[in-house]
Amino acid sequence: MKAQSHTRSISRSLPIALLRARETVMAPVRDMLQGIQMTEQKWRVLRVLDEFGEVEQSTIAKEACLLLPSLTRILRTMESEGQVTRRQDSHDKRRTMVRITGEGHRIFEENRLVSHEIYANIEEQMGRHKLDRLLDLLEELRSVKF
Amino acid sequence: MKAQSHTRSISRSLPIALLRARETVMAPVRDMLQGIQMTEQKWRVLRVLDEFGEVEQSTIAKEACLLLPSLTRILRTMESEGQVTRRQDSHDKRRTMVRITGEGHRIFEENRLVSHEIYANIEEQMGRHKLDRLLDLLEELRSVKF
DNA sequence: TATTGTTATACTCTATAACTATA
DNA sequence: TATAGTTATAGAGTATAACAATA
Repeated sequence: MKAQSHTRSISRSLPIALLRARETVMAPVRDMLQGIQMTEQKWRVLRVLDEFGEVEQSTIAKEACLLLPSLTRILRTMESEGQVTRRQDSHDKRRTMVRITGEGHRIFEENRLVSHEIYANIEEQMGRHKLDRLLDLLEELRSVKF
Repeated sequence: MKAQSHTRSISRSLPIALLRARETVMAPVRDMLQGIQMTEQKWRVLRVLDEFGEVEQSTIAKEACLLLPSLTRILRTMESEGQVTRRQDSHDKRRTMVRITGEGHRIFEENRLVSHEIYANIEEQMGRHKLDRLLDLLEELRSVKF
């Protein structure tokens, strides 16, 4: 017997639907990342740096959905692996500016094709319109005030 | 200068858009969970149990997006906290059947109102149609084959 | 005083392999 | 042989507070 409840079915729970959808999309990305010994978080950092050029850490944290203490550790590792460089900002010495290196860029370029193929695959099966609509709705959801 | 790349803008990256949207929705839920000393994962388990009644662990793992080894540990804690009970299935003795207790149900009921308000809030700001559409698209995304 | 970032700490989840018991 | 679940272990992220340096 099903529990008597007015709770929305779990498949219509927004947090869970978002989590499951992400698991689906990330599965092939994770296979790729495993092959190059990179975590999801590092990959997000590379992606932000590739797009933004040189940025301060707070921006990376916000864009890549990471907390600053996590980012500190992640960037330390990535710096030791030669994927990023860091320098103190000359105007505001509190700021650390981070930049992707040639090696970091090479890793990103060699593997973003995989992301692209995954995206193309989804577009082919769902249609470009629906995918754009989904991204629009996700963006709109972020602007909801609580 | 913006990096020269044909990579889709990070705000249009599906995995990141899903992650950010989830962070937005989960923020108020996390506040609620923190007040009752419950992790997101435990909350998902409660939600599955409330909806499904007595189920085997593999089902919980699938529905709540958890790996079995994580679930083993989580259920052990929840059992010691009196939120769930476990028993061996009499027909197939490999299976462990899990059920929510009165206490677990009470915790769930006392707090799901918060989830409901969050949902109502989103519905009010985005509109019911858009929210339904979003859930439909997320569900459709899950059926994409890679 | 507020902000940027680091360090320290405790907790938790993730991921995998090896294992037990049962089918 | 395959499946359900447990245990062990390594690795990593999360969350918070306290702190240093700078604005």
